[in-house]
Amino acid sequence: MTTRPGPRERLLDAARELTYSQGVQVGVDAILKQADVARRSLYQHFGGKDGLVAEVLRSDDNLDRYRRVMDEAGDDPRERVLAVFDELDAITSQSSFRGCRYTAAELTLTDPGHPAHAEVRAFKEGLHRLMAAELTRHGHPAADAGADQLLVLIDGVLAHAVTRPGARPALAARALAEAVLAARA
Amino acid sequence: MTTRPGPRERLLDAARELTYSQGVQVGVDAILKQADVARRSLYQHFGGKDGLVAEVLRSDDNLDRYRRVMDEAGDDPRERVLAVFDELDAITSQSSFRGCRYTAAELTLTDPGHPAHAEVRAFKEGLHRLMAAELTRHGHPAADAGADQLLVLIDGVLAHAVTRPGARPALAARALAEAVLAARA
DNA sequence: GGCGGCGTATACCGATCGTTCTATCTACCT
DNA sequence: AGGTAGATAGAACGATCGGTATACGCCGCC
Repeated sequence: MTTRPGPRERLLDAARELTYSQGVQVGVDAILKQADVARRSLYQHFGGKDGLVAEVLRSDDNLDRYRRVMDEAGDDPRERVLAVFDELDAITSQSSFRGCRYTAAELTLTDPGHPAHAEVRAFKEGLHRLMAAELTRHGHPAADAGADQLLVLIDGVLAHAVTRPGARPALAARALAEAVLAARA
Repeated sequence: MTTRPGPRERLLDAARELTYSQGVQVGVDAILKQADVARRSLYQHFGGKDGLVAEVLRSDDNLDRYRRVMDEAGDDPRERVLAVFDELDAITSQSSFRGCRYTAAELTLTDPGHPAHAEVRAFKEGLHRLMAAELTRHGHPAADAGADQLLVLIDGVLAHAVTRPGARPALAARALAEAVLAARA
């Protein structure tokens, strides 16, 4: 039998799942119960709920997931970018889809001093770099502005899918992504 | 001197302001204090906090605001649609901008039974009709799908502007809105 | 002129929030 | 073997949550 992960990992897993399905405002008790971890361990490892929430965002493999999707799509930058929107269509069609974890955290945590905000920014920054690199390889004349457009599309899909269930916004966005890719020097 | 609005109006005004700046999770006490209203009046008029929050969303003049912006842009459907994104650029550039009220409510209130969800859907539905009508007047071959694209752009701008302050996503989206408008039969 | 409806003010309810504390137990290190 | 660090269990903290109850004042209406 495999050894059970330590309390730190169990806390992160439980928090990742519960803060997504129930929102970041989920109670500490619920996280502790699902992680089957002593109360003290949370404050030992993360200093408090805020630290745990921030670490959940920081340690998320969301960026890797984007990378993986693009790598599976082959070498052509155009196909790689469009594959992202195909994946978004699949994700937003799942019944368990509850929106973008980062956008939700940003909108819910109104305290500007919350450590989660820095992680949200870091993630979006990383995603922007990822897309800009792809556009550069594609020969886009303004990769930075193009990446801005792709990010607006991605955030738009993730936000819109929550409010209009049947709309398939990723398909709409995919067509616009093609317009982004059509820009040539 | 003008007569002071009744408790119902004062509650709505206070709730509208505080649920935006502090999020829907703002306490009832804070709303009561700002509205300068007795506790009982809230439950008398709205049945509870959930009812008040839902009524804030329902009574919002956000859709009228979109209409007004387009009307001020003249008669050409193309100019009217693009004016929306100019307005979005202005809105998201304000320091008081805290994101889209509806998206935030949808993401924060994870209880699917909350009455606010119906109001969010109604608003997005109305906005979709508004944009589809404009595209139809413009001669767009698939006004419905085009409106989906515009809504993704709008939601994307409002969501992205919160997480990347200096990005001016409305400008990026405006260029893509031109691509939507370029579709011809 | 009394009476009901509305608004105010405040006390209070149980529940839950995030956090701290005490105490006990276990595993590993030398 | 002894000791230390980390984990567990659980009580308890003060604060705040949404909601209810009680008591009082004001005003119009029959």
